[in-house]
Amino acid sequence: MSDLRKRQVTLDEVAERASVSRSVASRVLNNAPHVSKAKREAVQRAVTDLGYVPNASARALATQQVGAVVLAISSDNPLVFADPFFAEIVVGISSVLEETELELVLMMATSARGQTRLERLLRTRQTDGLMLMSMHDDDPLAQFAEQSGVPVVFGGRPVAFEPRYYVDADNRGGARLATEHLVATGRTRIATITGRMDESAGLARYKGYQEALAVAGLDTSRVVHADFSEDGGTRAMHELLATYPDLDAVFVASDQMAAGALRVLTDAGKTVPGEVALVGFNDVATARHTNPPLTTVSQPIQSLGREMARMLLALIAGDAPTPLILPTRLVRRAST
Amino acid sequence: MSDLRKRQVTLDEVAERASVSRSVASRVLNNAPHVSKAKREAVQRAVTDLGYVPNASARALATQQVGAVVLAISSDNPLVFADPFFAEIVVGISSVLEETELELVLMMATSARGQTRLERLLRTRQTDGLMLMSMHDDDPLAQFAEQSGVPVVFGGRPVAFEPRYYVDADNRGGARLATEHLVATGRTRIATITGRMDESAGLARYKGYQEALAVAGLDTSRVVHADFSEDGGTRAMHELLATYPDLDAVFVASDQMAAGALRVLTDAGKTVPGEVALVGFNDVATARHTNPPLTTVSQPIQSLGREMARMLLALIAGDAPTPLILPTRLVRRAST
DNA sequence: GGGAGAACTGGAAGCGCTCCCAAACGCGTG
DNA sequence: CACGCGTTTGGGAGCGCTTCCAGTTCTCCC
Repeated sequence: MSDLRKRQVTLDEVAERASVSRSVASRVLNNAPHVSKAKREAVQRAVTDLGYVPNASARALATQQVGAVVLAISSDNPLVFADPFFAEIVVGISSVLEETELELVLMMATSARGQTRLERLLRTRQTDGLMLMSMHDDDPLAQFAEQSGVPVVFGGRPVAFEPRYYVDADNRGGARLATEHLVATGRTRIATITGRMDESAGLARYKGYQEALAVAGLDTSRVVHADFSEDGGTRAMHELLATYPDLDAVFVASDQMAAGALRVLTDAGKTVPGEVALVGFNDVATARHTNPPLTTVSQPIQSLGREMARMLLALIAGDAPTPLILPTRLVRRAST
Repeated sequence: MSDLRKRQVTLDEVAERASVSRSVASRVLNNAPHVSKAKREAVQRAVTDLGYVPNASARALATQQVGAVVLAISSDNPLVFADPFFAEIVVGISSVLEETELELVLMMATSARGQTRLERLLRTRQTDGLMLMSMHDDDPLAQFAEQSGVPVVFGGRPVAFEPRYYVDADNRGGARLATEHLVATGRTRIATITGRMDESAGLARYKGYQEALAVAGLDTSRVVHADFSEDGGTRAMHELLATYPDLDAVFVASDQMAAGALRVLTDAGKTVPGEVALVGFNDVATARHTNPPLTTVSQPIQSLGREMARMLLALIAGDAPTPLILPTRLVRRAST
């Protein structure tokens, strides 16, 4: 039951010990000017002697700044966050926040309750900034956040409008890369399994696919829409096979879906990449372990998180950063 | 540049509009007793009319409660959090915190800076509670947290001491299950690739392996220690093969390592499960996509998060919950 | 109808910090 | 030596909320 409870050390005690006024002590702590060298040192000594640490709530109350930013995932599916993608985003964000005094609070605005909470947070500016990853189209939160007056940077772009500040991966470019690769290896009847069409990533990847085929003068009609999930990929591949039995390649908008599709192909007796070539997207761990390993498009997820955090810091500091689109690149493996 | 800035609505304004004193208004908000029905309703009306939301900092300052709990990952490796494992933990935690007014703040105590920060947080009790996942043996933070007087629940157990409150998966039981399964399928020269021996999970899984073989009267000497990573698994499997060429099964303490080991076996021309059977641990997505898919031990990761959060809430409420060990179970796939 | 006790009310004192502002101080100059 | 200017200093008023406490109003019963 040992317990370091002890009452908190306050600024007043520090001031007293250094025999200065509270104001002076405060100025030293925020290293503001107008303090003589002697007193500055006296205060610093008192601080270390007493082990003083400022009380965040009090400071927040006085300055009207919270000392925390939030990362919010807005989605209708409570499980999206279980995607390793977010874990990496968080690592990126943390790595830059670590250099500051800001805390990272996590909100999953996945239920109505969560949405309300986030909304309230913005309305009452109980956060210094927001990083928002909005995972579906008609998300009212996205608009609301953009206009709340709180610094907001988007991770990925909502489809409904173009936010002022965002960082996104070059989904369209990546998809084009992948599809061009398929074309370059001699495929001509190239299908696609898309992600959700109410997410900008899904849309952009679909566009990239279309562009690449248009340039090559190939048919873009072999399309089935799915939802990024493995099961979705499975279903879509069945449908594709039934509708376009002649296809010789598939660009799949996520590795999870590709894993599902791959199983369907194998079960159907198609050889990969012999009869059908397959490209995924994201380059998650799974992509390396399928049989054959997946050729896929890799995006710099940690950088994405890092840049979001940097952009937010800039915003908070009063700058006006420009949106950022991070490059994606093709990772060749054995499925093509 | 639209901006909902507006000054914040304060309790005083609510009180005035409801023509009561601030005290009464405050009592209504915290639904404390000693308020007449009429005034209670008047206040509530004023609150909704004005769209009042209490200021968290002010409340925190007055009550000495922060309204936030932190999840900290203490490790010497900044990348551990990229493990999907944590993403799921977070989902579990969020799902129960969502029912409360508490926020979840995330800290990666991975650098010295992060450690200090966490320490300071505890020392000055700027959090209402802590969930700590300590990922290595000699972590001074674990001890410090345990004695800080702040409610702390551990996720997994440190090896150095038994904390008062923790929730852990039954690693030993799971390992025993896995090994017994190998025995039951007729294997007799069963090796193991362990995790880190300075993590309790690694240790417990090793113990489970030993127990099962001891009961079966089999040899427990075919052991190589590794570090949970895929590369580690690769190296370990090479060593195992060189040292004990006669082995007919391997219990591998993580799926990542198992994936690495599997590749080595296949490359060495060993058939799986024909010549060598393989069992992993964790049941991550990868396990389903290897070739053959991995038999593995599944732990209820989201529940783990959920129970950690529940336990912490109980602790904060002043209860004394009992530690929890969650069951693990064997998932049979084609690698055995 | 009077009185005791319970229920309600609002004033005021904080919680620990920031920051404005008036007062005090030091110093160079005429 | 007095004066003026630029620095440094500390008093004090908040930031918005909770909570103690003393005073007031209601109830209910004899």
